[in-house]
Amino acid sequence: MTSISAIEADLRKAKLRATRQRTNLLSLLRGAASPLSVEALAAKGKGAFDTATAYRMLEAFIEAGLVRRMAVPGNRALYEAVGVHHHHATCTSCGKIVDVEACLPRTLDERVRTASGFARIDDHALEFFGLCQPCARKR
Amino acid sequence: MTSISAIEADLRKAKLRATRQRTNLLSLLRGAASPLSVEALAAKGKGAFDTATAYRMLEAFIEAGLVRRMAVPGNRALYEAVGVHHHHATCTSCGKIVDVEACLPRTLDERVRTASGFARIDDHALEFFGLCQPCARKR
DNA sequence: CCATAGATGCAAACGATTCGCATGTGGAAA
DNA sequence: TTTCCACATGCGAATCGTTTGCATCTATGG
Repeated sequence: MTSISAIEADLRKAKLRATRQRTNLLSLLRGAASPLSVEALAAKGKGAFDTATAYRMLEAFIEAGLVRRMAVPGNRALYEAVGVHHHHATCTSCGKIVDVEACLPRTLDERVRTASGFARIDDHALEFFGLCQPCARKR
Repeated sequence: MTSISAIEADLRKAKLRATRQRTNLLSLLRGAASPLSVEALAAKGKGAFDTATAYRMLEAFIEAGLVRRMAVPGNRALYEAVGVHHHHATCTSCGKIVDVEACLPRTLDERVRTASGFARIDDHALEFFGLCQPCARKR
């Protein structure tokens, strides 16, 4: 549970004004168990902020490195607070997304750098696809 | 270079009618060096198929496992033919995408399966972010 | 406490993707 | 080969997530 003042401090550290809406939004994201869409955030926020503003806030958060955006083909984008570097497993049947703490062996980024001809590899995203237990049982 | 008849055979094998548009579209995807948007496909196809139809064809291809879709936040989705299992490196400056042949150590899928509580992990997607040489030089 | 750069809310605009429907066509069956 | 029809296509209009313009607020440095 992140305190409001801690969130405000993080916002100011990122050179972002600590408005009620921003504090609220970032708090929701940090408390979320899985990535959320703007629609879901608006629902949880119960009218505390405008959707258009939410998009603007999220853009600012991403710019500041506080939040990460995940695109979902043909659907709403999902947002999650940047905390520990982690990845996701998505159930291909029900769409559920769970966090995965597993990560790449450190050597892989470097191998990819030379193989791709890139100058730097700064980050990576890793997603797993499969079936969650409940969906697997239904088959 | 995949021959037209081979593509038609693949379509039929996937229980899809081998129409001129489908053959054309799949051929474009297989010949592409990097993932393409529907807009890019339409441009390459030079009016050989309608965009709305392209989306329907791509949906069918994905369903049939012939094509993979990649979302790009705030931009058009990108599509690529499923061939060898491979991944991508994206330049965060110019957006260029290059193929990467590196892959996960086989053990990771299994570790993720137990860690995530999923019944099965069938696939994974791995993306690297960094700077390509030309963009790195411009800094 | 004031002034103001930056944030917000609302509504309208936008652009990618999807849908409805009339027409065209691949391919199994005769 | 010819026929027939389930399925595919093209076109336009509709949809829906996201962005933008603008008038109004407000956080924050002085």
